[in-house]
Amino acid sequence: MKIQQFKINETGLNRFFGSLEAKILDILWNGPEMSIKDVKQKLDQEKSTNFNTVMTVMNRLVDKGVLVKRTEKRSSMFKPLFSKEEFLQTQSKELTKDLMDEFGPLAVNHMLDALDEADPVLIEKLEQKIKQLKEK
Amino acid sequence: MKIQQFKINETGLNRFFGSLEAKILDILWNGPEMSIKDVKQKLDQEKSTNFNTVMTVMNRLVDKGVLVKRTEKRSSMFKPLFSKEEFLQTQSKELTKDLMDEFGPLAVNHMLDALDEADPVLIEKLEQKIKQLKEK
DNA sequence: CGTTTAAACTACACTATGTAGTGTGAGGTG
DNA sequence: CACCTCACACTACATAGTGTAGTTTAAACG
Repeated sequence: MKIQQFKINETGLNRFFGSLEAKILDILWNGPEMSIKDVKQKLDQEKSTNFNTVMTVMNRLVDKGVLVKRTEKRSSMFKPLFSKEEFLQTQSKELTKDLMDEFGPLAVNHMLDALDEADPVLIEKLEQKIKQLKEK
Repeated sequence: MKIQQFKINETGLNRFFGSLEAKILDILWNGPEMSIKDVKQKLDQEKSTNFNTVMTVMNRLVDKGVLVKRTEKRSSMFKPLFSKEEFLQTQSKELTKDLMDEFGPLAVNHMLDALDEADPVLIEKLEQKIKQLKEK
């Protein structure tokens, strides 16, 4: 799977996926392997959703390599190919790299600004890192 | 104007705009106010492009608030509403902020990794910043 | 006037996403 | 065995963004 876009006006998983895709993924990440019906029932708690709609989107996620499908006798079971943590790890790394490649000093400066309100622990980490870099 | 997407598999302006949009913007950012014809001629140096295609895309950029159009007697003149520097400044800031908001410590850690290969000047800047933060 | 040409209007293609109708087939039950 | 249910497959349509380009309109200039 290769994520294509990072959406600026969204938050969380909606930055990487469509709205329904994101909801479905979140359900699968916060539960066991599920059938389409299972997922639909979860979705219905918030808003009634057509079975076929859920199926189509889930199958597309399989095509994209986000979900894996295991076909049982009567109902297929779906689960994510990777954990939410792995996903966020991968994406944040990719995006950070892209940002550095694309903007370099600009990005670092903005990061510094952002650090004004950041966790002191992060600042400590940064300090350590700089020491380490200077020793080279 | 509000950029919606940051494309991961592209580079430069193509991360924010369509391919033709990006080419046109780049031309307008590296030259004076131009007519559609002027832009088309520039584009033709690389690849012949239909006049109407150029016009449509340029007008869409006006609609989006990226270009401004000044209608003359026979031909309208176009120029960007902001400079490339301003644009990159804004976008890198927005993206950095989003990255920090979305990933927090993860993003900082990745940034630190990226710093391994970074300009020593950046590292120096970082060090200054950290000193400053610690004094608070 | 008529010719040229820029601009407007309109349209179609392609992709991604959300939505949903119809068809099909496997299994259980009377 | 016939039938019915239900999960899945197949297909289709809508919307939005982008690239492309044909047709029509209108303005300037010889």
